[in-house]
Amino acid sequence: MQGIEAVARQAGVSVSTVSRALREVPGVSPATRERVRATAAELGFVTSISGSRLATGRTGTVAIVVPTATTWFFGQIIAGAGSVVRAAALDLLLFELGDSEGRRRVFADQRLRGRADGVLVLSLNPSQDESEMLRRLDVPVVSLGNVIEGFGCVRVDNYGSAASVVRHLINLGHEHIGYIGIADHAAVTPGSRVLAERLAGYEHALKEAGLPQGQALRQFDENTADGGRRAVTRLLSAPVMPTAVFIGSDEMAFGALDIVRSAGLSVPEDLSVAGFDNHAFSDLMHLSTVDQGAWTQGEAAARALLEAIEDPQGEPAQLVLPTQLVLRGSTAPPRLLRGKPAAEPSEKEDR
Amino acid sequence: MQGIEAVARQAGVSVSTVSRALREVPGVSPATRERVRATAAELGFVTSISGSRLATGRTGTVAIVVPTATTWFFGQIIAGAGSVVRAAALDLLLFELGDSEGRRRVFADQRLRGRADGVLVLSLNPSQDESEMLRRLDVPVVSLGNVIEGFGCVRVDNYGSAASVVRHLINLGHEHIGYIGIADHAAVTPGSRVLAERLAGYEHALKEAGLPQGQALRQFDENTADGGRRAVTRLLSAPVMPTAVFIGSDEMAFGALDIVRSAGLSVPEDLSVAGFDNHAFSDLMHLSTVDQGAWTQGEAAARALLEAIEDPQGEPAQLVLPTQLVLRGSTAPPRLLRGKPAAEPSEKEDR
DNA sequence: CTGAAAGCGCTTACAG
DNA sequence: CTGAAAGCGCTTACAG
Repeated sequence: MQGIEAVARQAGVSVSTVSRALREVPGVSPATRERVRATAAELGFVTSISGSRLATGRTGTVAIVVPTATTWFFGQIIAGAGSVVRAAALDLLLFELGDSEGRRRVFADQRLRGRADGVLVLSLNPSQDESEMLRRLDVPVVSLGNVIEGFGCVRVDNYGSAASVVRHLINLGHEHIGYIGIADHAAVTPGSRVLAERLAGYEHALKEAGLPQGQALRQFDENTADGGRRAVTRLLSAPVMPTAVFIGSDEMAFGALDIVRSAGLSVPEDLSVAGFDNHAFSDLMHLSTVDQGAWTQGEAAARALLEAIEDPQGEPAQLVLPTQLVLRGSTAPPRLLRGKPAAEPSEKEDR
Repeated sequence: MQGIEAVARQAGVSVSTVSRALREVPGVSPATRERVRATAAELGFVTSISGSRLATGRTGTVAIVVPTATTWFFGQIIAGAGSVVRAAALDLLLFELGDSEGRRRVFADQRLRGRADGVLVLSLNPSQDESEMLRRLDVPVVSLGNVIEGFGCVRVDNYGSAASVVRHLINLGHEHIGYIGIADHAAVTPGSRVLAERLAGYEHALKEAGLPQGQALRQFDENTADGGRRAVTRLLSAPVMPTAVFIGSDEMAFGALDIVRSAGLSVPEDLSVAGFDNHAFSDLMHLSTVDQGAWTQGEAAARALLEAIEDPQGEPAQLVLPTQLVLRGSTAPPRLLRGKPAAEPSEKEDR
């Protein structure tokens, strides 16, 4: 005899009463509740989570599905979402997709089934089958980044934010503006809408200003400093070298800055560089960028998920959070226009 | 009727047989196993994890306890450990301690109890009570970083690694060498042995070379770029300004580099800077540092934990993994000695 | 190799 | 407010 039964015997009540007394449920006299709690504490009894999960059908757990835990952005999201989940006294189950094999396993083996009361998916662009599997989980799902039919979604306006960065470069007087994008990581985000929209925003801003576009001005690579290095190297060998470049992530931008400088060019004199994320180090790299509030997005997504868990019948949340253009030293007028005052309005620009 | 019973009925066998057939257990004829599997697939049946947990007492889950998910180091560890855990088809439960309140909750409320078959604790220096609680969990525990009585441990030789960096600076001819350490984060690592040993290694190297020490040469701050900025600012106002500084983490070192340069000083001419971690960006920051193989430590710790789960009676693993001094452009002889060849042996130095 | 039954540790109508 | 009993969905001796 141990567990809840031991407590019951010792406190002189039934198992049902112990169960009620130890939770927030009403229907137990204060005196009994107190006595049971004291007994439980004395015996060092803690309700077995497995038993209670089976009985209630609730896991008290939220699952978060991430491409990888190693990028700054996902670390922020995990921490932001985690803080909300912990505050609600829920557990956080972390699923890293990793490569395509890992992704396959999580979905095909239904590793999420029965393990969580809700699922948060980050930067996931699910296939038909994968969407279907998420739906069959029969728990609320919130997507961070990509809109997924039928699920809640928290995101930023990638199209508008990208256009806004590029307009900033255009306003400075740049006419040849390159784009370095995060390559569709086949394993994790094939056909990511987020990435497509960032590119579309860039295209739109150039088009509305009547500026030249071209494949040579666009490079894609993996979302790391090394990816940025490779991409900018290719970009700098374009027939007409751009005087400015918008880069899809700050981590890539850091690598790009390094290469540009090693090539004997200076930033922003020879090349203006703007990133996306407002990484913790962007400040010290003096990188102009878009703050997309990673931590806040993580919090908001977790909150939306908890609400959906509480009220499964409610409409799935659809949130578009604001971003902010953060201007630093890496962007300036092109050399030819140096001295001429730029047409820049303010230091920070909300959108 | 649904769940395992539906499969049993449909396949014309008992529930016990379904249970056996769907797992790796022997004692089922191949034909039956095949039929049951086919039926299960047809019905889209997946074994309920809650039921099987209660019946077996196994959670199929590993818990990882981290101070925070936002630093590069912990992200690497989480990912490295996660890859091993996933390969073993186990789930990963993430507990972020956050502040002292969060830490209290995890331990006092016994949030770990019954939730995992093993626990991995990162950079944790537990109090007596906390150790006791971990022990009472009655599952194997592996500590990454700090040695904890009775538990497995994976770590690096912080003392030796720190001494080795400082000797490198001494060999370059430096005589005034500062130390910037990670401040004991009261919430998370009070009295961390790891940090104490890094400092002790620094002290030892100075002592054996007969070089001056002093409180003014030591600064401590939080483990972020901003912490590094503040600490180096204080250091540079010491009565005798050091010509070199060893910094307890690369993230702090990045902040320090920024401040030093903004102060009009150059690295390494006016100040040599060495870090600790070999952060993904250390390369592009040209930072000399100690590669402590974060990812590998995470993998090794997870592997040790899985072994302990398989064989709870075995001796807890005690692993000390090698580190490597990585020399880059941020360290050089002091200005006075410029030109004079340094007494450096090789570019990389194992220990 | 297969099945009936007990049991894992809780929660929750139901009855009092 | 309290208790006896059924049930959550599996696994596993035990018997055949």
